[in-house]
Amino acid sequence: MSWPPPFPTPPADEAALLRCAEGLTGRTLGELAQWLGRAPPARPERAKGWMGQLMEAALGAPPSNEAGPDFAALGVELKTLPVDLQGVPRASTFVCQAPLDLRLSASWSESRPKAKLSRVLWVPVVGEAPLPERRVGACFLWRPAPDEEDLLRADYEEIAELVHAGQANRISARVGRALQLRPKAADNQRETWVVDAAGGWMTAQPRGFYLRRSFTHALLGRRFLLT
DNA sequence: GTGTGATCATCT
DNA sequence: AGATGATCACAC
Repeated sequence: MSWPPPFPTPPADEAALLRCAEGLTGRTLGELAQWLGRAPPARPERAKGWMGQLMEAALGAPPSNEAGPDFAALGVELKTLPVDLQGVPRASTFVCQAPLDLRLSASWSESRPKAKLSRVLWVPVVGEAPLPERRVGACFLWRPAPDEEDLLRADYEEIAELVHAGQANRISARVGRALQLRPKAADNQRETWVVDAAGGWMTAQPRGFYLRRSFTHALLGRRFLLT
């Protein structure tokens, strides 16, 4: 594909989205930033979301801070995944906020993590160099395999059960083999409402669902296997 | 070196 | 305010 491509517009379907992403493979984030007219951050440690937002813009995702997939019409969620030169994920992957009150569904099938993870465009970003020098890796569309979904469901149900039992404050990131619950807030003084063990209300730190590195590592490996 | 818990910027 | 995008930093 020629460089630079036309300025990104929302993709019409999965195939168009995938073609668009494949056209970015091998490009540096610096090239993408220049193409899109965005300056690389002067202080990268203070710009944790820069890479993800750059990829959203590069693929024509409408800017939004609403729950639900990035490409709502397609039902596709975009996730950038920082990996080292061996292709090993460098960090866990944020999935979505976890409402700790009774809005958190008891069933996996109606849960927010399932809605987000049912269809994901994974975009590896390769390397540990300064941000502008890292390269877009080989992206791929993913849907959980049956055994992967079983794992996610089991973790979700375990967490949901604890939340509904009023144990939200006692859930640590150690719970869950693939999906875990971690703090998700501007600081640890933030509070949200949760149900307590007696069915009343108490406060707790806001949390979000995350995918463990071991899980994303495994799914990167499995895409090269026959099913 | 890893994983958990804490934190930062931006947008609506 | 509270969501989005994640990485930082310290304890282990």
